Amino acid sequence: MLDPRILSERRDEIAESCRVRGVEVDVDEVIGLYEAVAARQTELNEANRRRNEHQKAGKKPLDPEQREAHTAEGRALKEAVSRIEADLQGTRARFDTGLATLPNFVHPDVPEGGEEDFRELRREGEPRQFGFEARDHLELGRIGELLDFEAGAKVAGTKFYYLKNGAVLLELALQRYALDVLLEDGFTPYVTPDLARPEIVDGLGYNPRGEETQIYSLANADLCLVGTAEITLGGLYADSILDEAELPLKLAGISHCFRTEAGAAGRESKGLYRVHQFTKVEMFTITRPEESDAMHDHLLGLEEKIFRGLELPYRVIDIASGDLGAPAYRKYDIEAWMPGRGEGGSYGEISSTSNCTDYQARRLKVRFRRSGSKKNELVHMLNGTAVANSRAILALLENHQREDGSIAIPKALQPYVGREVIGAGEA
RNA sequence: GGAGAGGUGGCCGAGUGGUCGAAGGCAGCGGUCUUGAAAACCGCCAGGGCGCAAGCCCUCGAGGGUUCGAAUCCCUCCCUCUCCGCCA
Repeated sequence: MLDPRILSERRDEIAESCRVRGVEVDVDEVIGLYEAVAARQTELNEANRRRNEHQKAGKKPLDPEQREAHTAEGRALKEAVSRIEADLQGTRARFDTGLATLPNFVHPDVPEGGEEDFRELRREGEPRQFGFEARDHLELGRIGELLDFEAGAKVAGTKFYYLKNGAVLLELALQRYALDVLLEDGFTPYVTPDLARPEIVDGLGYNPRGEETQIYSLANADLCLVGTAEITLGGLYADSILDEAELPLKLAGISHCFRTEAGAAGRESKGLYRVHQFTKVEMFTITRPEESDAMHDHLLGLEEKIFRGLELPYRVIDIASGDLGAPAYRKYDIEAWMPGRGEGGSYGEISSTSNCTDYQARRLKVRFRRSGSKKNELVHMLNGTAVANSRAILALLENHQREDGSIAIPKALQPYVGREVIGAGEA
């Protein structure tokens, strides 16, 4: 969330951020609500002060008559306090709702526009020219006995799948490969819970409830299935004050990710591209405010290192304002070439990194103290995909397929897979 | 799941109705001493809100309740630990 105190001061900037994001919010209404909350808070403070004074007077011995009068007055003061409290609570609830609708600021270099208005920063690698009829990953998965969507549908429903044989080796290899890149960079590795409390989910800026939610909730416990380890890694430091010397914190989290994908069926999302469950190695970093832009570039660099090692052609795009999530100040996506996507192949998102500045930290209360300073400041939080297995597997199958339907494993991955080829003829 | 014990400041820990936003210790910061450091000694040091400031308000796991007055008593929930049960 934004800092309530800067709402009126930076009103125009916030309104502009909403505009370029295509978010319709009445900023002035939220500001008005904040002022109403502040006014009632002041009122409450005053009422509390009167009550405290009155209580101090009750400590000394009083004769029965005085005591009775004192008690009656105490009751009246108490009632006044609860009346104001109830009023404040109602106003604050409306303010909180309003505040939650305000998205983060937008980095000045972010291109303005919607999903199609991204800026392409660079391309790496050339889409491969196949000397044969290339197959998509569904067919490669079927003939190589690597993927089984029918079994997934039968047991868990549509958009679930089984990995089999070489795909299982690939799944495990990808995790370890990506993790090694991060370890070399000084990340601390974690395997996190796959479930989290709704408050934590909410704190990271994901709405755990409501029609549009991407988040699964359990029926018999107050828990959500996480959509990403960003949630569990972010929650790790909720409510804490860090030493400046500890920063930046670089965390690598392995978790399963669960997504309802409500309303996301259809085009361009066949097979492994859009599924309800996958495994992901996530990068999560906590920095001082002045370091977050540099860290953002650094995370992007790590993602590129990982995908270059997988020998996948890709492009890097700077996501346009209208396509940013509310917490994101800036977001880069890496799109890998997917030969089986669309007509004759297309680029598809395979990883993503966001700088969320202090937007998540404020709600989670993650602060740090500069050495020599008494004042606590909010940290900046960033996240990025090291490897999302479903899409990585998709891209590997389609890009590294051979004429017989088998899959060549890139050199960097071979030590982890323990094979040079998987799929057709290998199983 | 059952029984018991707990949750207090960055950390540890005292505090069972007003003298408590809270002893003491550790860590941290400033100083004395020292060529320098350590040790010793002195001082400062919870978080958040409002305010130019003085100062005021809130917070002792969370939420309710009792009371003129709650860290302290009662209720609900969450969490941790010990024992028992179950289990990979």
